[in-house]
Amino acid sequence: MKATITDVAKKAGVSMKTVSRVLNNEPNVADKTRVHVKAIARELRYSPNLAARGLATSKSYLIALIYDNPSINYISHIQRGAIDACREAGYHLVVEPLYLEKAISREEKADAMLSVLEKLPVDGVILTPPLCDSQAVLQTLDDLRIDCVRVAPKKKGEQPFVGMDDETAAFQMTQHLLKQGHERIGFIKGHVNHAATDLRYAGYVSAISEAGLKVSSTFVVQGDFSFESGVIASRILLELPDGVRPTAIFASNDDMAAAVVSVAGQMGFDVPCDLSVCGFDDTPIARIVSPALTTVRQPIYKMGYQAAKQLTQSSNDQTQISQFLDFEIMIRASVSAIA
Amino acid sequence: MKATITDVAKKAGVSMKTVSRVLNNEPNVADKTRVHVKAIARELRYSPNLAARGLATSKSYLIALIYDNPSINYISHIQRGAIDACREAGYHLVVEPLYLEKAISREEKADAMLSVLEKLPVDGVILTPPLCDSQAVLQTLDDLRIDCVRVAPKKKGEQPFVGMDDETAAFQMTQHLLKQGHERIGFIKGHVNHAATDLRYAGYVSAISEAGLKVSSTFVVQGDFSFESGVIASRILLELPDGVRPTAIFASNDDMAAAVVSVAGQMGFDVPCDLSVCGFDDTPIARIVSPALTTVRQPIYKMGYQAAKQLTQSSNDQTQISQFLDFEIMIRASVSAIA
DNA sequence: CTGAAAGCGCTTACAG
DNA sequence: CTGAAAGCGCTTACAG
Repeated sequence: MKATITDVAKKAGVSMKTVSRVLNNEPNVADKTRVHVKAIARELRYSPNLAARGLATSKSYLIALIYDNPSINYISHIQRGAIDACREAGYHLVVEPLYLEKAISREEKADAMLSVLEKLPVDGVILTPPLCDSQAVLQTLDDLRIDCVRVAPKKKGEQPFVGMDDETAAFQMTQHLLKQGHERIGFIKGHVNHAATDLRYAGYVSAISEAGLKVSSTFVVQGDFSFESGVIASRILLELPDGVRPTAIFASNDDMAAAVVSVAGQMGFDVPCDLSVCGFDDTPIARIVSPALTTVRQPIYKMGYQAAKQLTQSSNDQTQISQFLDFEIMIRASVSAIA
Repeated sequence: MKATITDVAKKAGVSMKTVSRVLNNEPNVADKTRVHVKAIARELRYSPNLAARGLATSKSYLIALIYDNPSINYISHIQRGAIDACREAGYHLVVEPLYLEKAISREEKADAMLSVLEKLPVDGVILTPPLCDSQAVLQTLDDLRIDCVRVAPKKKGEQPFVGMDDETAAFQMTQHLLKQGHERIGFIKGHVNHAATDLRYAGYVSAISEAGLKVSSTFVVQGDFSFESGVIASRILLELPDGVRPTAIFASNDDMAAAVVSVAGQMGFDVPCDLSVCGFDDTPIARIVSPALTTVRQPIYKMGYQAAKQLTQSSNDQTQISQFLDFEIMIRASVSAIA
């Protein structure tokens, strides 16, 4: 049978309470006692019963990762980071997808959130886009008094968040293209509901403007982050006549950039000789496409890690409430200088 | 404050025990009482405290998905299926990666397993390849008396499993190629440690043999499921001289098949006119590659779903212990008939 | 068909 | 620095 705290107490010749103090690193225990109890605990392979502890403290040592319809690559990395942080703190991660596609109203969103959280008492919640921007969801969490950390939210609000500076990243990437001599730079926007869409576009716009060029609406096409939308968008851009056609296309994510490469190939344009292409995210597809994509590496794993980290230490040391993490421009073969 | 079972009992004018019976669908409650209690419970938005229930029953209502170093696509679908099944049964899924890369010895594997499970009392465990084939891991679970279901294990053993018939799928896919008139069919094998590798190869071999052809070792190249290994393997195959070179290549997964398409393009072969290509798994990459890949769709989501389903109903109705789920041959543009 | 008592394994005040 | 008591919110026998 699994050892209980009573077993440890008996064998160590102290009270249950003393064992509890040692195990929770509470003060007021003689060093000698502490060492002794620890030894016995290890010997008995004792580990506290989470249910019992949870009942007594009304903590669950569980963090929930809640998301709605995310990209698999994105969520996997967030999840992995969150799990690692949880493990370091003795917490565990439960994953709770919300199926919100059809639930447009505030009430429906709040309700879906409620029904998940009512059943599962978690100590904290990690929210990814677009959920992290839903007032209804945030309100529900607040009513329930459950801490949350938002990942890459649209607006900085009261709740803490971790994110990256999408605008600056897009700015730098556009500058990289400009430095290679490109002046006609196409841009494919992301999904209209996504926070990142506007920020990345803003970065593109300011780099173009700062270079003394003007942003031409012919060069900006709406996409929705899907490969298919990238196909349509790149056709629009590449069917422009010679001398007007962009010499470079900056897609708001890698899937759409992969589509640009594919369509360019079909239309007889060589990448990067005839057309430079870059993406955003640095997902695995960036390396599978040939030529490999120049893209922005997001600190996705780290965002998940930091979000969970913050939740597991919470109240005690509120070192950093919100933070932007570093990104990295990955230079690969899909961009070249203008001849 | 959150309502407790006592609140419900008081308001309904019955004992705690009666409420408990109603909530757990136990017999021996008057219909009238049952209806009344349910109404009150709903009114109070009551939901049981999992920690308390767990302490009393020594059940946690938690299922763990434990894996080591899997493909992101694979594990995401397993996970999603498992979560859906858990939700239907009032369970929750905790995800626990094991970092076993360096832990070669049986003891290390067992230890890693132990240290996760000691801290987290779960009611069941889902094991994916290659973990599900580790005797050390299975033994540890058995010692701890934790139920487990294996996903796509190498050998049918005592523990229940869900899987698909890789051999038959590869057999049918090879037959499809043969029917298109191909006789020189290359095969790229998967990672040596993976259960599926041998099975898929076996299916290829028997289809070739059944067609009265002989399996040529020149046509069989070792890969490891990675895109890179596919690049190397396909070069070997495609550098064979005219008249000897395969007219079709069957790669053991989609990543390697994507590599074949990419290398073929670079070497000036048109897919599917000069070379037919097919993969296995039907991951998203199968549709992104152009031409889209003919491949085998694995019931990955369903495997996760069934595995969790089995764990959440366990003891009571042991309807099916182990089962093979259906696969599907997805016909797309990467295969054509020999002219 | 219903209920009062005891207990699951911890922790939180409270004493000493 | 240490411990005895009470309680967290449920369920499992056991009575009736």
